[in-house]
Amino acid sequence: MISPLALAIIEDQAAIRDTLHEYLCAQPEFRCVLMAESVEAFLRDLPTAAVPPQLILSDIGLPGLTGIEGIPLIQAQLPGAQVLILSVYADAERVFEALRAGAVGYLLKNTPLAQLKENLLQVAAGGSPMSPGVARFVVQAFRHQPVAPAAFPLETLLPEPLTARELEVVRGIEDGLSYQLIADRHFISLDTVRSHIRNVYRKLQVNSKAELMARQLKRQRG
Amino acid sequence: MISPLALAIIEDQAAIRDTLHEYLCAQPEFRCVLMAESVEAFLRDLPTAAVPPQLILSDIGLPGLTGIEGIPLIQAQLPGAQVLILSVYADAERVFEALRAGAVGYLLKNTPLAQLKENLLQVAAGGSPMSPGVARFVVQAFRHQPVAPAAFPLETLLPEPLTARELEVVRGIEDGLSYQLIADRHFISLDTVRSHIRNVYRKLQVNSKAELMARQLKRQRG
DNA sequence: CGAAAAACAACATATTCATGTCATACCGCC
DNA sequence: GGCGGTATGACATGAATATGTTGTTTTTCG
Repeated sequence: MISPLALAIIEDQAAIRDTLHEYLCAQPEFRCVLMAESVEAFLRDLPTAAVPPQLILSDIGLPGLTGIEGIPLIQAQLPGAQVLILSVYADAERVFEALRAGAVGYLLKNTPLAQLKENLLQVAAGGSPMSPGVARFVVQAFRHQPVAPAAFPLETLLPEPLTARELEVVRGIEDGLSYQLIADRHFISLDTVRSHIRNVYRKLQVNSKAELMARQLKRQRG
Repeated sequence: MISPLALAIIEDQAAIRDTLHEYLCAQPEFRCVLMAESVEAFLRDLPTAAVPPQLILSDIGLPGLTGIEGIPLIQAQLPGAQVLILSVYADAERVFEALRAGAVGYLLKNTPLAQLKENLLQVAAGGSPMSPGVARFVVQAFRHQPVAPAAFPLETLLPEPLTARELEVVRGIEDGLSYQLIADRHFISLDTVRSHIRNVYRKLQVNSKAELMARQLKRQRG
């Protein structure tokens, strides 16, 4: 840690705000540069801050603008800042709104202070901490969305069956990777990839990456 | 904790598998009911398990089916089971695929064992643990999304329209032809084909034949 | 008409790919 | 124990591809 992280807190309840301030600013990792009881107050006082905040811990339920509505406004002023939401609301809709607005994480107010500190550090390190139930909402939003069919057109109708390793290499090609990237993906050498490709080409009777992929394309529609 | 959580592990590297087994099964919270080195082996040995696993910790890079491809198959056999991914891959595309397939969380292999244990318990408690960088990908996928994350258009980012000639050239590529053959097909010079390809690559944001074809493959199934 | 877009083309250079040849190691199996 | 198959890897060479720069001609459209 070269220098402490410039932290700002937006929270309307004085008791909670003070608790957060006392605890977090006692930590050597942070430096509290701004405390506000609303988004409006935050934006108003921003020019007075000694250092522009890098991390902003914000409530949602605030007088005036909500914390969610504030995110784009804050980011317009502080392009590099990251907003972490700290809210009592645990409903999926509000979580999605916050993330769409640009929040980098979403914690519930029952989060222990020690953990809150850890989570703020995670944000600074490029993480996106979310309270357990919140994360589950987010993950579930992905579910049963366009999934590549788990059926394998390749395994069927093959003149000569490919080995597991060969299939992995073929998948790399289908993903549009170069030999080097395929090698990295499977922790084998470039020459080994070449070796497998060679055998695949013989088995499938093709002579280039393009022919191999054209084969797959045809198989998909035909 | 009334009874230990029934845990299964799918990991091809014996050393890692053994480490996970030794550590996790020494914990009173867990009971390892199945260890497998591939999805296929897992499904094969599933009937022999004394208790059906509730939690499944799975690698992605496996011989044969990948861990991602395995999720729907596993859930078909174990409707109540939750699959947590433990992978070396930290790319956004793979994370999204895993979550779409039904994974409840995504951890990187550099996760300390103690934390891994905590994360497994979180899963059982309805959480969705993700390694910091992974969570950030997921959160960013929500950003500036108008409404529900109904469709995740990572490539639906409207491509600049291709001209008629450019489309003809792209079709040639999809047919697996070399530049020279495409040139012959349309009675234009090799350099002209290059010229068109260059523009197509810029418009579609790709840098190789393989990426272009991978895009088409994805478009067809996705 | 005149500007913009598209099509066509050449030249150069760097990277990636296809292919040949060869070698080592492990595994299952008769 | 040897044999075939799979996985791994090195080295080398010519072909194909990617990319930059720079043109001319044709078509499209305000």
